[in-house]
Amino acid sequence: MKKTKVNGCSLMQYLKDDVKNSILQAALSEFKRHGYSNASMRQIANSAGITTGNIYRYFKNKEDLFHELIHPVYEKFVQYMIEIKDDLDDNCAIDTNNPLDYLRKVESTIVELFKESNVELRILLNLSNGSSYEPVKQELIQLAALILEQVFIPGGDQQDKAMIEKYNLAHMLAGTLIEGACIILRDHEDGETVRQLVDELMRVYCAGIISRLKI
Amino acid sequence: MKKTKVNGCSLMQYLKDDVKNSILQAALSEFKRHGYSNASMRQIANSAGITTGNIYRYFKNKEDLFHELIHPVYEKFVQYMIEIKDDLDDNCAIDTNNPLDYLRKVESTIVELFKESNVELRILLNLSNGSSYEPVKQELIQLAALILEQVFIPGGDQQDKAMIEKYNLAHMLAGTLIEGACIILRDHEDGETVRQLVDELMRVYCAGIISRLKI
Amino acid sequence: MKKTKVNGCSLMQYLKDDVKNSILQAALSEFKRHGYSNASMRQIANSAGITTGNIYRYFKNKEDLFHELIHPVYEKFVQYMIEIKDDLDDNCAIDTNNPLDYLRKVESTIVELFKESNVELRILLNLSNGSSYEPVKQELIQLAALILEQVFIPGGDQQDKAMIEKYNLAHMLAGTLIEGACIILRDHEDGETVRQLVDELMRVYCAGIISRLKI
Amino acid sequence: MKKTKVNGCSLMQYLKDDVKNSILQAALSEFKRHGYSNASMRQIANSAGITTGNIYRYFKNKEDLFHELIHPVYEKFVQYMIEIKDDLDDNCAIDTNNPLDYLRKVESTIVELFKESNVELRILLNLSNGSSYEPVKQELIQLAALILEQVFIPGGDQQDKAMIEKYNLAHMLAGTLIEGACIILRDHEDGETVRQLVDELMRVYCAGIISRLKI
DNA sequence: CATGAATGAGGCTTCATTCAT
DNA sequence: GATGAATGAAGCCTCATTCAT
Repeated sequence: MKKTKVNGCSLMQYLKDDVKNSILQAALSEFKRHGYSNASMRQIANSAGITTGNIYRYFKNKEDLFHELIHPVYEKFVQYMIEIKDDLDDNCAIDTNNPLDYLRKVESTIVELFKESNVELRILLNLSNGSSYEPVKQELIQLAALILEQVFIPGGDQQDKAMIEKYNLAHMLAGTLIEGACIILRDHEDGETVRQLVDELMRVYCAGIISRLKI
Repeated sequence: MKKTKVNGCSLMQYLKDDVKNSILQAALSEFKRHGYSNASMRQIANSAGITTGNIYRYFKNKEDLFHELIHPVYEKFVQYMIEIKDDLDDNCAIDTNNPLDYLRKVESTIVELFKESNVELRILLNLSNGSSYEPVKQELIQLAALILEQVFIPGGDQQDKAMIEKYNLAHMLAGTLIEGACIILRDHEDGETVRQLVDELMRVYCAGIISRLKI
Repeated sequence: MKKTKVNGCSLMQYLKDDVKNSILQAALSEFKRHGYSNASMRQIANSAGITTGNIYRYFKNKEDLFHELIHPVYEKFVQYMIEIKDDLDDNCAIDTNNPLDYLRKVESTIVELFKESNVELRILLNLSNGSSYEPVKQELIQLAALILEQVFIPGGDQQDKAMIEKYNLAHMLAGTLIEGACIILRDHEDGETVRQLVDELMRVYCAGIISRLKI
Repeated sequence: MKKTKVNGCSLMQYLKDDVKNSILQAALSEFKRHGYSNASMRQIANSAGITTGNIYRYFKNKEDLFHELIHPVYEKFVQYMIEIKDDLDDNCAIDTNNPLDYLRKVESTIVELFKESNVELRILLNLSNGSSYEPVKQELIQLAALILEQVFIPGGDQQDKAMIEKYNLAHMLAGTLIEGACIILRDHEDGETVRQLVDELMRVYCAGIISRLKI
């Protein structure tokens, strides 16, 4: 890996990117297999075909490597959820007769992300123990719950007790939805199967929720 | 070889139990926070207010400590699930028009266990990685999936592709159901709220599943 | 184990001796099985039917317990060897035509000790690693070598080189003799077999030595 | 993955070998002093002038370090012993009038090994307790005993009791012979002296054994 | 006297991280 | 830029010894 400059354009950059990418790829595989805290930097270096110490020229430390791998997906995920929520805020209320329509919009964003970044999401949601992303899952569930709250408590004009119950319900369903997604991601790698099962999961939830709302 | 005094007041006894309990309590907290394999015996000892070596007077090793904490709940849980399944086998088929009736029976057994052993169940199901209980969650989901398969594939007389899809669906829903229960347990300690939310969760699932079956 | 005094004669003494003896007996077995440094005080206490801490009322520490067990045999052994040597000094020279006669005297002392204190001797010679008796084996070999030197270098009136060679020979044979005894002790517990094999060992050595002296 | 420079002078190589050798040397000394199971990795590291963890860059674990130290000698030793035995089997019977001739052949092989690998052999034979080499000494003594049995029980046509006695005698003498060799090795480093003493040892044994056979 | 719970130092081993080369 | 040897703290666990009871 020799330094060569051609026309003032450093080829190094390309080489460095190569190395960095192979580290990231090796890290992805290692984190997926063993989780954050049980992943071995040495193993990552071996898989990437470089030496242990060299990782630290590209990443400050294990946490930084994890961050660089997971952060983009995390940001996208949060952004999508916020967009969904904002969308919902603008439309003020969901069409409770057909929430499936609404949720189907979710597919075009989140499910895409699921299909694209399957592994990163699994790591983020289920294998980030010991890292600074450990509490993220809860945050995402909070966010999902905010969305569902709008379904159950459209006006917020209810009595306290009923409201708390619906608040709890929204949180619980948000959690199960996200866990459901995690399970799908864990058990299936094929994009189409993932899409299909997410579709089913949402269908079941929507039907259930609609039925629930009619009470 | 416990010191027991005639008048029923043995100080030693209390002290030893105290220590054992504080270890168990500290371990519960540590396992809950970091999972089995990332839990630190040193940290458990510190939390319990004793030295590391002293833990080993009460438990043979880390696995044994985990076992003593988790095993009772595990046994009860498996037993309940088997009873439920046997019950279903005897009745041959579920009343698809009213599966809620059936599922409501589940409440009287499993939900009780959930209410009693909140944290232990969460550890068993989500944080036992690296221990001998690691495969338990999958086994339980298999068991739950078997039950759901009876709902979706009553005769088993379907084309292969459709069957695989329904098989996947059963597994996914089984997983989300169990995760849903875990989430409820994590977020709520009040028995009545837990019961109510499990009820809701089942209602949603049943409604969703019924709606799904009509397709 | 209650303190009872009868006619001013403390029964305690007897009881204490009982305990002390059971410790010694248990220790003998443990040291024999695992050697000094791998022996476990806890195991000794268990075998003796008492508690760990109680050992320390009878023996200052592990080394002291070992000492009290091994020292008598050690002293006797050394004493016998010195007696043998003194005997040899007095008689000025061994009857080289019949050294077996002389060595047979050894039987009546040392072999008796071997037969009586089989286990202690094995521990002293082969299993004292880590204790203060570790170098004893070499000392005993030195002593035995002194005796053999008198056989090979009766007058000490030899040329330097030949003398050094005979000195080495004496040491080597002393060492092998003692090791031979250890091996016999390790492999046989039956007193008669031990006596017989020691006899054979000496016969072989004497024949060999006599033959050697004729050169 | 060793750095090697074209001009044959790689500083790294030297350094690494230096460290590995100093570990091996420190380990040799520690094992010799305390035996396998009581040897301390920390002490070995200290003696080698490195940190404890660094040993594990060179050796997988304690057993591996021991193995790398002892295995070569073990293999050679076993091979020689088998060759000797095969040789004896081919010649069907030993010339009992002159077994010294036969044993002298042994010198040209085993004694060489003894002279080369003094300490390693002593560790292998006397200080391997707790390692996978623990049973080796007994195996070697068995092998040596087999050879001696051919001397004492040529036809195997004896009465039971006499045979058992001779069997015991063969084992005892085999053990003492091997121990004798160990002792010589421990006390002398000079090759010529070792050769001479082994010669003496064998002479004594042969004379003794011949004399014994005449009974 | 006896108990046995507790300590503390040490056992082997792993691993993220640093640094001289 | 890259190397990989070295560090040091932490992992689980054992055990002789002490001490409050």
